[in-house]
Amino acid sequence: MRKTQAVTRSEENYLKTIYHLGEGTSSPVSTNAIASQMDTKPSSVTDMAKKLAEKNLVDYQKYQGLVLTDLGKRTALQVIRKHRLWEVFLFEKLDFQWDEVHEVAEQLEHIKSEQLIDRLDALLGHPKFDPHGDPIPGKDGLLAEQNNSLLSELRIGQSGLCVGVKDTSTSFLQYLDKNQIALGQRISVVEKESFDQSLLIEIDGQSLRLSHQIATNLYIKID
Amino acid sequence: MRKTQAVTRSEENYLKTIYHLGEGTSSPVSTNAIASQMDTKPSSVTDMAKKLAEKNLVDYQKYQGLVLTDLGKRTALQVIRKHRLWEVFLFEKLDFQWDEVHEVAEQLEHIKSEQLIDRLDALLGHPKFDPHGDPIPGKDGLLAEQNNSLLSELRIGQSGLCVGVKDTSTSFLQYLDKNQIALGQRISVVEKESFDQSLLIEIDGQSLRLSHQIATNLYIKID
DNA sequence: CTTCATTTTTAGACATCCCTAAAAAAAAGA
DNA sequence: TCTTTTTTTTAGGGATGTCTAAAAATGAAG
Repeated sequence: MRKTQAVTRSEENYLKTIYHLGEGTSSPVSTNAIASQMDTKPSSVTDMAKKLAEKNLVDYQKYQGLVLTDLGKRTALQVIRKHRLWEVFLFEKLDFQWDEVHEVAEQLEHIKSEQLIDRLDALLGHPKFDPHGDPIPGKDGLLAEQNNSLLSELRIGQSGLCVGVKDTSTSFLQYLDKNQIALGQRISVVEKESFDQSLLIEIDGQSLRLSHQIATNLYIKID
Repeated sequence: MRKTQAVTRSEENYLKTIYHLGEGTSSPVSTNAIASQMDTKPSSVTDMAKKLAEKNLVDYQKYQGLVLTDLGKRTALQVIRKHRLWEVFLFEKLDFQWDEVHEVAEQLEHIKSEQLIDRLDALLGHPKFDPHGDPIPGKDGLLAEQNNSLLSELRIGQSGLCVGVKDTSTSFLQYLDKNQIALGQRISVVEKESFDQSLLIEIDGQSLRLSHQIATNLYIKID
């Protein structure tokens, strides 16, 4: 029996990307999709695909794209778990802004120590969601179910709690801050403009107009 | 003017080792000393010496050993600062034992974020010493002066506070734990055996015999 | 001051991870 | 179906950081 090899930092980054790109679908993730997501070249992805397949982390057939194996998926989820726990730590304990946590967590997610992450989890009170509202996988690799809707899917008159963001770019998060939209806030849809699909919402007693672009990037939990 | 290049993880480890080996002395650190300390080969050290010299982090002349430049020393001290702050974090916030902190801190010390380390420092209350009693360099790169003696240097009848350990190996730290010797405790020298240089000490109201080996690895602050 | 042992460096190689350029396969369109 | 375009892979190479084996320099001892 071949012993399970150590997973490198680069391999972890590939697994994470493949997981995110493959979320929802069961179809393989293409070489090009991975390359553009990771800002690298398709030929580099092909090289890595062979290494990941060799380590039994992905199923890979030439020209057929990549699919995570069970082992690959478990590994990816543990990296995501670490990333999101560190984000909570930075946000809660070190007063980082929610648009500042991602970059540092990209580094911290690769620290290898089970004891460290278990205790960090405990220090933070076993949080279920990160500062962007994304669910934190458990030690067992399970994700908390979140059956959320996009704000753009709500009908006029419906309301719910803002629980997450789809786009986590700095510019989007800063836009939300500027308009005082934060996780946990109640949002009601007052009006929908059919021309440009913009929304008039009520939040915190204030009326606010949001573009379709914004509304398709906010997750709402309907009561 | 050539821009200062990023320092790699491996380079940081070399700088740290060179700093520790060169502490106190002003003479160059030998290739062999670095190799055996880092558990690598002398030829690898020679390779790295050229890279470090190229980046102006060490002064290096063939066959003459390595000396840190000012830039190299500052860089080494910032890595040591991060290492020791993370050790305090692990010990104080995550309840790690003092013999467990080193290994994880070896990874955490390479995380690159000035904001992170500044805020970690603040969260911990700007500690001056790590869990082993070693001083934590400041942002400015200065070390708190600690004019400590080794326990083996005390005369009979002298006493002082245990403030640090020289050897930080797991086995030594666990020996101390087993004998209930901890930082901050008062130790008095009752008797010195000239035959094997062992000591009879009093600690916490108890008498205890310590070998010379132990006594040369405990730092005492004499009142 | 010359020989011998030790230290240090060079030469050449390998693994990882990335790249460019060109070839091959797959998908799309006429 | 038969091009043409797009995607993907191969081939070859560069940078980093490591190694082994052999050569060169140093320094210690007679």
